[in-house]
Order: sequence, then structure tokens, then C-alpha cells
Amino acid sequence: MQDHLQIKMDEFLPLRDVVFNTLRQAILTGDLKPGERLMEIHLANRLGVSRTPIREAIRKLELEGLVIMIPRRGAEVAQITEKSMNDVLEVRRSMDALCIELACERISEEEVVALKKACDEFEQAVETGDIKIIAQADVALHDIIVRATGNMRLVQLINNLSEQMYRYRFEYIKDSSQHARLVEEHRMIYDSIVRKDKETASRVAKLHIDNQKKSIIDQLRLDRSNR
Amino acid sequence: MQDHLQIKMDEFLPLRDVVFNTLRQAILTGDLKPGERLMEIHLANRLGVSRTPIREAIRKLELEGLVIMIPRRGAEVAQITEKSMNDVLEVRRSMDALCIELACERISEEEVVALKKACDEFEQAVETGDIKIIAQADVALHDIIVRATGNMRLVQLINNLSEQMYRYRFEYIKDSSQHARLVEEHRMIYDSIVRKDKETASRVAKLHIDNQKKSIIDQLRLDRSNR
DNA sequence: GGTTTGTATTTTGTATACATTAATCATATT
DNA sequence: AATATGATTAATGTATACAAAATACAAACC
Repeated sequence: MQDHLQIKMDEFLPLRDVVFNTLRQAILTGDLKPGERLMEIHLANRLGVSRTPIREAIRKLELEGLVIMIPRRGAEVAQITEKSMNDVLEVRRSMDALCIELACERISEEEVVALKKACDEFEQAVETGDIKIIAQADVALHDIIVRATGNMRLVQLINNLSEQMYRYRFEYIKDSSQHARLVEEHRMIYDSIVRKDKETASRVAKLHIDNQKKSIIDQLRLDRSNR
Repeated sequence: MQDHLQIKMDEFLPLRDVVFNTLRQAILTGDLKPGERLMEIHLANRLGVSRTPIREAIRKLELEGLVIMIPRRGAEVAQITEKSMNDVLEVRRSMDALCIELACERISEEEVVALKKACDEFEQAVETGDIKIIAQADVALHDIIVRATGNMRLVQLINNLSEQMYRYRFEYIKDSSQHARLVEEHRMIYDSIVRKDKETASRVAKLHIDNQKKSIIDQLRLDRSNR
């Protein structure tokens, strides 16, 4: 683990939640790598807190599937296998389709405007060529759709599933030959939501995931062979 | 909280997991009621352990959505609102459809046999008229289908969603006028899986949830008005 | 050489202690 | 009488202490 694991003090959150967010972020960004052990005293010293909040944070990470517990040996960052990624993508594909169908039914006028804006901003982001900006614009756009469902449980589940893909998504975005396709897909999604065309919307959403799948899995394989 | 909250000692599980399972069960069975506070010292005394494993169990229940945390006030059993139940059912409906479609593709010969057996056993369970036996047979049957997907993430997600419905499911099963319909639906599910007819299977799975929805929501309303 | 066994060390699992904040309740004041 | 206020109690948040298990490593043994 490189040493930029640092706690961001949020004055009014319990330490356990601060630690939880910190570790979660570290895992998602790859700062803490799969297989790496999370040793309590170590983390406690590094983050300048006691073991208690560390342990409580780990319990949540455990349930979230980001770390696995080995009894009497402690926690380590969960390995992402090809199988587990396929499982995630399979569910995500279906949930995204559900999201967009519900969005067709329930999206508000303001949200349609926001979605339009997000589409335009994504197009601009693509033009900058900056991966981080593009990824951020992509998240913002999808977030609008997910929230438009009004289903908070669904929001939470999608977020959890997205987590698992987080690290590997970048490779797809990096591939600039896909950018035109992405912009086009987003516009199709926008159009079909506006037209309340659930059929098309759902098809595009699934296609959207299918397109990402190959590069995510490739990246995953590459990652594994590099260890 | 009535006083049959008791710990079941599993020699080789960490206490936090034993406590987690105990509290989880207590919440699902309604032994711990929505809104009821989970006070650490009380629970610790009652279960004969210290606060530490209690707290760690609560962290997991928190992420699972079964309890909510109020800062500096502690945990209480999550209220199940009509909205949150609708959200759950909406996602569950879609996931069940996914499950059964995947099962069509991937179910093994042995699992088909097991599913047939589970169907028959459900029919027998219905004949006994015993709610608990029927509910159990129902769970067993659905479990086979979910597992037949081979998607462990999906299994985990469906289990989490089922939790939320757990308490309220019984009312539907109690209504014996629905029994014939249930048996019929199960047979249709079995048939369509054997024929690998994803279209029909998916439709029946959704219908299956839709049929349960009304009585679950009714029960929820009744539950709320009784407090 | 390889296996085994024993000891030291590390790490987790659990309990407890201390600090801080929230809730309670009685008393005083207007 | 109603509201404020202050002391008391109780609960959570955090840190630390202690016990037990796992690991690592070295010496003894075959």
C-alpha cells in the first residue's frame, strides 16, 4: 500500500464512517490492492485512530463485499475474479434496464432538462479528451437516470454494483475509438427516455453494459497477469 | 422486546457473527419491532457478551438496511414504509425475472430433478395446510431456482431483498384461497424452465410477485395502524 | 535434507474503561 | 402553571487492555 492513505476529517461524522469512507475509496481507486491484508493496528496507527472504528468500518466493508474475512486472520481486500465480475455485470445489466424503464415512466420535467444538460456536458467532456472528466460526466449522467426512478433501494443497489466495476471502467473510457459510440448511446438513451420508449431505452442500456464488458474483462485479466 | 431473544452458541463462529445472526433473526421474525431501540448494554447483558461484538453486528445490520443509526443516539430497527416496500418489490420483481431467465439457460439435470421434487413437496405442503411448512417449501423451491443461476452475487442480492418481505409474506400464504394459484404458478415455472421458455418463465415470475404485492402491502398497512 | 516441535511474536477477538453527548427529571423563576 | 435551568443519569463514541489463536522462525531430531 502506497502511503497516501489519509483520513479526511469530517467534523460531524463518527470516526467509523470516516474510516469506512476512507478505506472504501482506497479500495475502489486501487490504492489498496486485492489480496492486501487490512491489519487493524497498522491502519489505526496510519489513520491516527484506535482499532475500534477500524474494526467497525471493516464490518461494513465486509458486508459490502469489498473485503473478505478470514477467521482469526483478519480482513483482506476482496479478489475480483473474472467470474465475480461477470456476475456483477450480469446483474448490473438487468438493473440498468430496469432503471431506464422506470425512468421513462417517472422522470420529471426538471430531470429531463438536467439529463439533456448532462448529455451535452458529456459530449464536451469527450472533446477535452481528459479521462477523469469524461468518467465524471458519465457518472453524473447515469446518476440522473438512476435517481429519476425514485426508487432509493434501486439507487443503493446500483451504486453497490458500480463499485465493483469502478477500477476497470477507465480502460473503456480511455479507448478513444469508443467515444463517438458512447456519445451516440447517451443520446439514444436521452431520446428514448423523452419519447418514453421503454423498449428502445432498455435495449440501449443493455447494449451499453455489453459494450463495456469486454474491455473490463480484458483489463481484469491483464491486472491478474501482472501479479 | 419480549424476552425470547437468546443466543445460539455456534462454537466456531466469532461472537459478532453469532450476534449478527441472532439480531437479524429477531428483526425478521418481528421479535424486535420497527422503531425499537437497540441499546448496546442491554443487548450485551441479555446475550451475555460485551458491547464490542454487539456494535460490530449492528454495523452489519446497518449496511443491510435492517437498522438505522441515529448519531449519538444509537441504532433502532428500521421502519418499513409502504414506499420502501414498494421499492423492494419493484427491484425484486425484476431480479426474479432475471433469475428465472438465467435458470432456463443454466439449470443442470440434477437441479431440474430437485426442482421437480420441490414442486411436488410444495404441493404436499399445501395439503397439510400448515403455514410454516408451506412457507418453508416455498423458500426451498425458490432457492433452487436462484442457485441454478450460478450467479452468487444475484443469490446474495435476492436474499437481501427477500429479508424485507419476510415478515409480511405469511399473510399471503395464510390466504388458502390462493393456494391453488400458487401450486399452479409453481408448476408453470417448472414447465417453462424445463422447456427453456424464458419468455413465459419471466412472465410468470413477475406475476408471482405481483400477486403477493397486494397482500403484503395490506398487511403492512394493518401493521402500521396497529401501533 | 527434511520434518517436527517449541517458543516468540504478531494479530485478532473480546472485554472494559474513559470521555462526551443526549435524555431525564426536579427545582427555580417568571 | 408553564417554561428554563441545572444536576443527574444513561447511552454512545473511542481508546485501551487482556486473552487466545495463528504465524514465523529456529533448534532438535530422524
